[in-house]
Amino acid sequence: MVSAEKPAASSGARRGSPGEGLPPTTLVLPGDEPTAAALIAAAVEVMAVHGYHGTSVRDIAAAAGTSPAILYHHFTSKQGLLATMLDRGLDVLIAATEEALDLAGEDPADRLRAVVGAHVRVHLESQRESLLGNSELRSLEPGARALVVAKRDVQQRIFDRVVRDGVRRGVFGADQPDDAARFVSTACTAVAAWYRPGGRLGPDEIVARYEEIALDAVRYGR
Amino acid sequence: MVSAEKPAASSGARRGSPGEGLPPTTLVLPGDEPTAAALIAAAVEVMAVHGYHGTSVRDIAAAAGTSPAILYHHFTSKQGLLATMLDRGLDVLIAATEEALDLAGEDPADRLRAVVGAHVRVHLESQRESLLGNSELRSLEPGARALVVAKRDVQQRIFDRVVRDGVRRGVFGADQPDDAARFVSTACTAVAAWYRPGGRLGPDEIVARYEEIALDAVRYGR
DNA sequence: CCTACCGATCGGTAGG
DNA sequence: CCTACCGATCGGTAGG
Repeated sequence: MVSAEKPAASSGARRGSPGEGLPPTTLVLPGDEPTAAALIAAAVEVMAVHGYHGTSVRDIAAAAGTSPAILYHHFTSKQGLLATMLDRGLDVLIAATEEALDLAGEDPADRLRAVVGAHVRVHLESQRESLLGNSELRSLEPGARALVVAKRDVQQRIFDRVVRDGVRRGVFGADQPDDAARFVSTACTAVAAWYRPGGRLGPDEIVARYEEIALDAVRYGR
Repeated sequence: MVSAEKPAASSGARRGSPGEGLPPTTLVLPGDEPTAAALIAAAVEVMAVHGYHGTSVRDIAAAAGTSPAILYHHFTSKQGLLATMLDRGLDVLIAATEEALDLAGEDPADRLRAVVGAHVRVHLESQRESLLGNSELRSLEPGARALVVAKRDVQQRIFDRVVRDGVRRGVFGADQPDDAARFVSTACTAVAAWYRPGGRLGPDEIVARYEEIALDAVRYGR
């Protein structure tokens, strides 16, 4: 994976020269090689503020410390970048949730705590990316959107299955398991909309409280 | 409310001529007077699909069956239209919620059902406008955004107060009333994101089920 | 003769 | 309240 093409330091140093229109909070240090991952990270930051259509490819490139031309080397289009961003974000969310479930054992309450905890934690730790995943689905062209929506449905079905299992075993008393699962998952998703780092509650406290409220919402032990 | 300004039929006929790029679902019939309200309604429709930055003033004007110039007669800017749209949407939401509370009496469970029912119903009946209220807050300039955020806080405090009252009276068993109130209100807001008219559940059923799940989430009767 | 990029600019369209 | 435009900037691509 080592490339001997050309030292990138000179190019980076040129771009980093002061007095230019670049914002001071460039996300890639001078000398770094601009990768697809760095471009996605930069796009997350700027799109979270102005949205997909409110962000130009030049905004994204500038935030990554590079040029639009490099963006078009790594992605077919601005659309392609958005599609990759949202698709990978959901892969991370689903993987984290399934991993938590694998570790949770058989107890339905532990399993609901696992999926709620994983879902909330991802939405707190990748807050901006999560916000974009919810607000910019409409900006995806139909093909890519269908793919992302399908992955969102996969995550919802994980919640559905955990709640249904708990009801079937008589541990949860929810009258309408799927509605309760939707109620819970959407409340967990919404933490990305109101959470502010440094606020009243930290991520661990939010996770712990949401796990217990979720158990109440499915009538755990009733 | 009758305006004698000018018969709009000829203009409407011109715009409605076939073979043009106009979508067939123009929201204002030829002959209607384009008002600020009609422009907002048209903007809600097109912005709900493409977002604020993805929608041009020409898109809005065309959906309202009028011209960009008329839009700038009724609003100072595209920003001004968005600010008016979101501000009035929250006024409607808060008014509906307070009216429901007034009718609810003293029982904490009835009061929670009232605010949940009103909040959910508004988000179902004004689905697109509600979606924009959540996704396009970031597109508002700081002054207007602060005003809208303050009104959103007013709505959240209504939920907070109802849950706290229920806990104080010993009717709700929530350990963390404000967190439960946030959990519930955000789940109710999210109905605008997943509801599809003609789907499994109608508005009345969703309202009824969400009222009961909300009561579970605050540990009603425990 | 390829890739990975550069500075510059394309054809159209944005808000006003 | 329309036609005709503006300054600028859009997403994307040219030659080298």
